[in-house]
Amino acid sequence: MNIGEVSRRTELPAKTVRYYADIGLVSPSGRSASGYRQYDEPEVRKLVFVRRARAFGFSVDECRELLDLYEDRQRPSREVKRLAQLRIDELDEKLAELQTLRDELSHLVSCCKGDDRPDCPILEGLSSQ
Amino acid sequence: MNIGEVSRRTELPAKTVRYYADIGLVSPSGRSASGYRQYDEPEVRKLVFVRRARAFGFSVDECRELLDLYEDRQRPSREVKRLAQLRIDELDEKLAELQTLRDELSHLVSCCKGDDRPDCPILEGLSSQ
DNA sequence: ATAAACTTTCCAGTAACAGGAAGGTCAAGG
DNA sequence: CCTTGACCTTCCTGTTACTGGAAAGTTTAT
Repeated sequence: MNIGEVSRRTELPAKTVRYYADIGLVSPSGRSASGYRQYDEPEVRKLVFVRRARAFGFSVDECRELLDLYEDRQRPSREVKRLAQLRIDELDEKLAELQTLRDELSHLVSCCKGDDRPDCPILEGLSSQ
Repeated sequence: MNIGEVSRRTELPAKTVRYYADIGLVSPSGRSASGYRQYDEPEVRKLVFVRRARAFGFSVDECRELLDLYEDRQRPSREVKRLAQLRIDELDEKLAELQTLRDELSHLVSCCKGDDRPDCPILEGLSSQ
């Protein structure tokens, strides 16, 4: 399978598939006589796996780890659960942080008349306190 | 004022102050005979303003825009409010997205026993559907 | 034979800095 | 006067995860 077909099937840009090959995340099964990357089913499955994991916010390095676990038919599910729980904790932290930001900014916005006048509590809020 | 003093007063790393000077966000008021960057009060205020705006998630380019408004004593507060509202909308989108991710991942985690066995709903959830 | 579609490698750019090297400057102490 | 240490300079590289584009080779279809 050439990279274009892989791209269509995994819904990943060919550029990205090439990039994943470069960094050794998912390597092609081989090369054609003329140097074209050749992929088979297992690679397609791994690429889809990576795309999904990335969409869940796992970093490429975390994907590498997950991929190793995915490949290892003997691994205890505990390890996977641990990684996933770490991700959730990170997400919770990020969510709390963004929520605070949102509320503070929203408060500033609600204090601002938003008219032709120059006085603006938003700018004041950003420059003082 | 030398850059070290500015760094202490703005709570920004000297590296960052230098960077902001390089990209023309906040330039020093001048240079000493020996080439040291010299800053005065207005620059310190602008740098603090930028630090706060960055902490609110405004990009450096948005900070540039806000700084222009901050500088312009005549600007209508409407424009500032518009920018801030845009930021809030972005934050809301991001929050919703992260919340969805968190819930889906959390669902997968709750389905996984997390023991010594290899079967793991998390990996299955990531590779299929 | 040629054109279109596909592929290759390589280089640069993104955002917002951080780390570090090599070297100049300044104030204080001996 | 000299040295030490703190401070400053510029320049270069690396970070994350790609994306865009150029120049050139390959394959397929007409």
